[in-house]
Amino acid sequence: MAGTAAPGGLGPAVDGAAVRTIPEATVARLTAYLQVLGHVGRITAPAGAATAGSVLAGPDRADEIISSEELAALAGVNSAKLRKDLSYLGTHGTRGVGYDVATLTDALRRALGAHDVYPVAVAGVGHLGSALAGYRGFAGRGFPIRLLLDCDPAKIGTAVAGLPVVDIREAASACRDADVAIGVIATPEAVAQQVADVLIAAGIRSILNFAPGSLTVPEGVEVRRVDLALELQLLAFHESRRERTRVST
Amino acid sequence: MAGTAAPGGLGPAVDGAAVRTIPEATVARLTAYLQVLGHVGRITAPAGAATAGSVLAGPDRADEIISSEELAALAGVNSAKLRKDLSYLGTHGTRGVGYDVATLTDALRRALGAHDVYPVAVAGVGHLGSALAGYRGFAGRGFPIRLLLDCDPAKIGTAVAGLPVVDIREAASACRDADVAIGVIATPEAVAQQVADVLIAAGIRSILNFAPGSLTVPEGVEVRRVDLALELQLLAFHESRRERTRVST
DNA sequence: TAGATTGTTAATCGATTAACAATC
DNA sequence: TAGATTGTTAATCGATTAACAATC
Repeated sequence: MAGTAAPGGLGPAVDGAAVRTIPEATVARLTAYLQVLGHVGRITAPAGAATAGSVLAGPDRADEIISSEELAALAGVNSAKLRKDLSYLGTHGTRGVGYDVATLTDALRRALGAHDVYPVAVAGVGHLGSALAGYRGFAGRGFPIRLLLDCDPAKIGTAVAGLPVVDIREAASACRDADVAIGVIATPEAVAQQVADVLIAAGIRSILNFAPGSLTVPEGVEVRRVDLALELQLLAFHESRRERTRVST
Repeated sequence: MAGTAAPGGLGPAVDGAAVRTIPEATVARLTAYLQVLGHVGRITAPAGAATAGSVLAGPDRADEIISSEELAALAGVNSAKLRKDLSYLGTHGTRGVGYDVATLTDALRRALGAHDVYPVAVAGVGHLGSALAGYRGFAGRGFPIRLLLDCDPAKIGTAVAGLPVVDIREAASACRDADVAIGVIATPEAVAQQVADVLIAAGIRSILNFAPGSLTVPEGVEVRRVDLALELQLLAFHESRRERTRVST
């Protein structure tokens, strides 16, 4: 709420840095573009996208160019939307030519903060927490899981997937020591709010919540929720609508 | 795309059944209302919401009434939005009074197809797949996990969380036998598309995809994607923006 | 009847898309 | 210069919200 820029207006370009108000939906798509660009860089012309002159040229990544039309197709969006999205980052393409893959990749990384590392703490070492702990691949993307938190004496002190399980009552010091930036809540619903309070007290301002129900957090704390039951329910809705449509026809 | 009703128009009220075009965002909120109503039913007046005369009346659920204002507050949305959302289901409230909790709950369940059971198959018995298999609580909501699918000979034939791991090459018959309605993809990105193709060939039309990257599916197949890396990246974006804002001030 | 609250219309807001001038 | 493609403006679309007539 606080400090929201005027509707439609891009925030002031402070100091040249891209501190603008980028719509949430746009940010989500920007990360998708970044992912797609990664694939483009690796294999030249991956799926049907004919890049001129690259058939025999080898991996000449330095001056590889992609048009908004091509990139949009790969990401599955409208090219106008893609150009609009990229325009929030400033000007990074060349009219009449397209976007330099390396330059654009870097601009996206910079804008999204993907150059930096954001250590993660996972609270709740149950099925899901353990699965997250064992999941390779987050670390490579800048999200190393550094810490597991739980309140179960039987788990505290043990190691899960090579990570120490720390008493959640020591969250503050442990998070400070591990320089944790993001907290993941993988506990039962009943304790999710308490755990959130603890994480916030430990200085964490970004939370990914897998527990059902919504969390109450102070302003300035960002919460994203992943609700598996909700996703299933949305699929169920479509199933049931299909069913009803079929029957009534 | 096919069969989309005119913008703004509610689809024809076929046969009295609620076969209307409900916006996706509305459907998501309807499930949230249903969840919140569940809590209201269990404990009368849970958190600060003073329900008249219920202090000593006991659990007289039969004629419990809730206003759009109250329910909206509990669900964390605007009351106008709530009424608009509910209006897609038809008329279920009483002007000047409010909504009967039991009636509204039932209407929501009916509209969302939450009365029915949607058996689930999980493809990919890695960390995440095993965690899902071991997760109690889906079954109670109408989503029993009936089947695990994998292609690893070391896993096929074993049981994980009491569920048999079946060769994915037998997906078609296994899904038919278990009456699977929803397929969950918890495999690495590299094989996600192949697995989706197999599930679709097995007759599954609703897919929850945990693998990064987007799936190509025929029309009529509904895919929802849960991208943990994306969620972390969105949190990272906010972290980095905070950082930059702080530095530049 | 007077008070209250729904269901719905109309106004607002924001996001998507089409179109095109700028410009490589 | 002619052709191509960006960056941006204006038009469209859909979703949110405010306001109020209907009505219990």
